[in-house]
Amino acid sequence: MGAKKARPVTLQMIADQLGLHVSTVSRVLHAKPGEGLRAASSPTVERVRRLADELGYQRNPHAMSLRTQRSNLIGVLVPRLSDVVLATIYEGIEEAAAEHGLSTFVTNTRDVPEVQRARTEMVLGRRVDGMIFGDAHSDSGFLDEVAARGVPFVLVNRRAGGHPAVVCDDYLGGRMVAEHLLEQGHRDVAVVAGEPYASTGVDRTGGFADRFREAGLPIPEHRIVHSRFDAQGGRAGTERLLASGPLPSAVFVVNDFGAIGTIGALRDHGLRVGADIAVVGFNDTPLAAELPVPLTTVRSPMREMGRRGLRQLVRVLAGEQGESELLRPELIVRASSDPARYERLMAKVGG
Amino acid sequence: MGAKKARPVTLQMIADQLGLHVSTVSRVLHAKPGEGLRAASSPTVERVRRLADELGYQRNPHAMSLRTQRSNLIGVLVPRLSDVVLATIYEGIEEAAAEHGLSTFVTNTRDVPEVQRARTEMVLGRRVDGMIFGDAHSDSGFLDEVAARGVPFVLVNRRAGGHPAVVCDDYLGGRMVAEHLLEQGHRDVAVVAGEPYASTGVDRTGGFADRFREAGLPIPEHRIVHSRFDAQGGRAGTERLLASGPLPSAVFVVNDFGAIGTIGALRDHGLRVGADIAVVGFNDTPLAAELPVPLTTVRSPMREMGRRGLRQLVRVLAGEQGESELLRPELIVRASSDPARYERLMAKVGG
DNA sequence: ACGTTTGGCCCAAACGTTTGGCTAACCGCG
DNA sequence: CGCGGTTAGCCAAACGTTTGGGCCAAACGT
Repeated sequence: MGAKKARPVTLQMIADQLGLHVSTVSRVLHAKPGEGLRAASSPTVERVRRLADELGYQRNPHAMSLRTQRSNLIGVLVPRLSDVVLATIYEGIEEAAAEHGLSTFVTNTRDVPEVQRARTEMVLGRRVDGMIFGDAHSDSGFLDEVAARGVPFVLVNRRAGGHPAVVCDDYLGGRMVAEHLLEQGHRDVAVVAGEPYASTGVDRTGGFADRFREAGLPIPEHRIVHSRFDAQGGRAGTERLLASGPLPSAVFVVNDFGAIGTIGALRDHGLRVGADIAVVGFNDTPLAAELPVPLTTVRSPMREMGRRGLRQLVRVLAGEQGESELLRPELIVRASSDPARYERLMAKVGG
Repeated sequence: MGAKKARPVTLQMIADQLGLHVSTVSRVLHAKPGEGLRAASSPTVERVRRLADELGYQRNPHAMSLRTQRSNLIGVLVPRLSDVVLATIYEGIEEAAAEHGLSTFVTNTRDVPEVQRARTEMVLGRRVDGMIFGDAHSDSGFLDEVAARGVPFVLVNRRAGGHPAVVCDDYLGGRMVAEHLLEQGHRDVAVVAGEPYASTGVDRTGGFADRFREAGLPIPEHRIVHSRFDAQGGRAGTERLLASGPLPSAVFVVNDFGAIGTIGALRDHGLRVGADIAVVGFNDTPLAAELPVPLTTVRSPMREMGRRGLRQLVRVLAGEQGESELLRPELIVRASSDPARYERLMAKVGG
């Protein structure tokens, strides 16, 4: 019962049906405006076009890729798609790719170097035209190798080793947070700084620390701890922080998810976030605003980062130089670091 | 400077270098155990193998797909990858696909029917071998069409119209939540039920409502509201709930992110979640446990769902019947719906 | 000694496009 | 009438695999 596997229409079929040569049909259907004008008379063009979409012709991408050595495919590597930051960046990539007639191909590397290598080979084996790495480690040896092999690629999210990268201005973001906390009168602060191999956390921490140093309040070693970029990581980092000395008056967690873990840990220690201690995150994840005590954070243009990353890759594929871009972050102040807002919140809640 | 685009190694090159015919090399390298035995003598096999990986031969997938009419590609459609539930399911799919030598191709449809159609065509245009839909609408007209065209596919996450689907037993999950709330003595409850076209929300609500009906406490119309599957949606839904009558003693939100919105809304109304009102979510997202008041929720095996979905698709591709699977959910009770735990939490926090 | 198997390999035709070259008809023009 | 220039299209060779048949020589059976 029912229509089964009708073999897809080919140029050949169209050509035969119209008494034309397959090459003529090909030019009519696919030649770009610049060159295809001399392909056929306009009535012929019309006949071809009509029949093609009557039969629902779809160009066979494998044949095309084989012939042209171009797949219109691009490979994307991310640490994990279940991290909403990366997922959102990828949405931007995919969106822009579709606009350029490209398809994308994404895969998780969990930030494990061997997996990064393996997946890169796998993706390259699929003969992609170029790659986008969202999981660069600042020790960029691997990327240098890839570049040496002549593979066109750009980085997003994290920068590394001078390769073209589209990232948020994380350093500036860190400074903004510092500025804000200084204004609020904080003098003794701590940082949950994320993974040491990721430029995001490092740069955010760097900007933050620099600003405090400039204010004459250098942040001591033990006030900066590294951690994973998720809630468990934030919690663990915060525990270490709390174990290692007196209470700081504010904590900057370089990532919203980490911040959630931090908040949990602080509460476990009987501290009220927003009142007893300030917390600031990074990325302005959709949840930040919805937390019981809304989280002050830095909005980074994630989706836009993806879009621009793809644009840069397209440039590279066209033979131009890829350029790095720094996207502007924006500080979003909420109750978790602003006593005034916190008071208003509590008044409203009546609690 | 540096090595540029060395044209990739082909079977031909290997054959020439060894004085063999390309077909021989092909069989040596790719024939599956059953049939390739008579392809070449074992010394030849050895020579071929050695040279192949010395030169770093990689089979050209386009040529192969063209010839065999099989791409080893599968297309995946999801509402949005930035929803951690779908992202996690996709991780499972990708993981399993890699194990089967398949590559996946994922794209966002935002649950918009026209986009679903367009993306499906696009994916099919890429000549995938099969598809996985994570965004099925219960009005399954579109999927019926796709099926009629003979496209092999399976559903994950949501079921629809009797097509093979691997989903969580959402109905059972709903019942479990009801059971739990009944035990806790709740008599007047409400549901934030998600989008009406998604089987997930519908089934969860169904199981929940049925259990309450069986307990002689049917849930009135106005206690069930629909909403988007995110924090904003949960918040909006909850506002409507609160506006439409007296306070229920518990709210079941069919999705953790929605629950976060709900929690926000309740707090805005001066209610303490866990004390004044119980809240239960669904999915056991990583955040649920980290919330200030940890969220009772139902753990659904998201990654496993992806893995099994892919397995089913593989079966379908092999010509067998695709089977639907119902995965077992698990109730995770936390402080948001359990006064005892809530007390312990508050005692510890000292708040 | 003579058919028959079988091991080891080669041949060639696909798969569906793209693209540089070619041809043949036609036009206008001097 | 011959010539250059279009116009409208055909031809054929790729791209890198896979796969059903061959073919030849050596081994085997009787």
